[in-house]
Amino acid sequence: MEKRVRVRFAPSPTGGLHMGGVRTALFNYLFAKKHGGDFILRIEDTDQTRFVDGAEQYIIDALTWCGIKPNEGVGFGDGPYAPYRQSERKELGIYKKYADQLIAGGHAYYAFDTEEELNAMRERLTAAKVVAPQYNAVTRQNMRNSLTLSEDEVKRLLDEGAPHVVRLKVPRNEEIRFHDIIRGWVVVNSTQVDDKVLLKSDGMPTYHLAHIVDDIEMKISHAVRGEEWLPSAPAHILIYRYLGLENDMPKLAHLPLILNPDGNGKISKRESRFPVFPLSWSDPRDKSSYLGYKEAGYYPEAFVNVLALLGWNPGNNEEIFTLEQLGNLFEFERVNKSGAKFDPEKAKWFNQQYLRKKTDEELADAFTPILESKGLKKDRAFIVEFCRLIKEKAHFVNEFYDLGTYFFVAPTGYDEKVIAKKWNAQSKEQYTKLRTVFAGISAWDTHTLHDTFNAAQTDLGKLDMQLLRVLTSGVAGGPQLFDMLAMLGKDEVLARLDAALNKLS
RNA sequence: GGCCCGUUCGUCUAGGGGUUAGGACGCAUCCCUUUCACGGAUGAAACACGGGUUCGAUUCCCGUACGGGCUACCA
Repeated sequence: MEKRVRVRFAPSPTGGLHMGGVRTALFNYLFAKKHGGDFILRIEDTDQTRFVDGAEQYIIDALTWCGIKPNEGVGFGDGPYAPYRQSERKELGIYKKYADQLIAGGHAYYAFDTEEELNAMRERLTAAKVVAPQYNAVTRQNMRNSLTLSEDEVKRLLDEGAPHVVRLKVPRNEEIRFHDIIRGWVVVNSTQVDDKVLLKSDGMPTYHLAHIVDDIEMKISHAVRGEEWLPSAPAHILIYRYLGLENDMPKLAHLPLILNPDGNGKISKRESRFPVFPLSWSDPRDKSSYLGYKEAGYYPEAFVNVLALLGWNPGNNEEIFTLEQLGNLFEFERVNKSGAKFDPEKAKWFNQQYLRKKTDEELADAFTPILESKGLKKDRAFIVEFCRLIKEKAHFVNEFYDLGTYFFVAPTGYDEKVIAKKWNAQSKEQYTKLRTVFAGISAWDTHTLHDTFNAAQTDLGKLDMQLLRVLTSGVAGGPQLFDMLAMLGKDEVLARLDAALNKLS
């Protein structure tokens, strides 16, 4: 019988969760949805030196904003396997229990080496032209551990409380095979695997031990994580095996990485061309701060949609999906093996698609605070109409104001290219007359304006729409001209024409 | 350096032993439009290279190159 699908996202609270992490969370979430399983948030805070205040809450907030909600775990209501924070689980002694089991079985050992001794070992090996210095089956014979020290000495050191770690005893030369859902069979020789530290000298487990213990105890069915974990997977296989849990271990899936657009490595937070964090993040350690997708104006639906299509595709040509649709479609079979460069331009396009789905009322709700922050006020109908006109040109609501400033503030300058090209000796007289014609209009609406404009040309000669646009808005582009003039109102348009005609000669 | 993973238009990708190698973003052109945009149409643009296997390889295998990851008492 197939195990119930239970997957987890297990970040460490060492900083803001970036988009790569969110994507990993998303794929876990979607897989759980697809199979009616559980999605768990576990906090892997075993490194006390890297703990960052606020990071855990950030992770919770970021997932919440994205709509990627765990149904079990830290911040989302603990489930039957609480606690979900490894630092708390450590207090329960569960990691030590498994470590002791490994030691008892002869698959792990105590190591008393100091940092200096470890460095000396690495230097010695480097000097001896060893390409990859590591604590392994060969080098451990020259180190201070329970394999080289006498039993009495080890007991004495332990009783004294001498600082020590527990290391995995990796066999000398053994082929380790494992199956990855995305990559198929992977084979690694154990000589490539070092004697990983399982329990640190502060008593905390390392990731290697902790995630295995937790995945087993929490009945995780699939371990889905980034490709950066692939090289340590063989060590993990060994741990499961020595614990007698190889048949109970979760299936493995290593996701391709999200790469920088220019093709230089994993996406990094030091990137200025686009946000890398879902929400703005301020690092309390170095006071650096980063703009988030939310604050940059992205809709969470768009952000999630972008992420879903980075490394996965539905198998057809569709690209716009809700979270729910994704949850019905997602499969690891359709996840790529190769890393995907993130394309900020396409991300904007996705947001535009979602922007266009919004009603003018919704856009007005979002735009009103922006307008007010500029110290400007307009009535609701004006704002709704403005949104209707301007949205076709925008990717984000936060572009609305810059795109249509002239709806709120009279222009002070006039597009020089258009003026140079279209303003001539007759223009002043011609448009002064047009102003007079407009002044005589009683019904100030789009159709009347358009008809009046067309009719006026019989007497005034050929008029230019773009020139009229520049005279009234200052800029060369914008929404429907007569819609715009209608919105602005008769008094405002006449005043603007006066100002323009006065300024241009 | 070593080990692991990967490689289809600039980017995200579909496809897969015999195809005009499909779509999307971006770009260009045209149509619509006396403005602006949307929209529509069209176009330029890819199977990294070399060997095999095969009647036939972009597709399968092996090398090479290139890219990425890992190489901590970090995750």
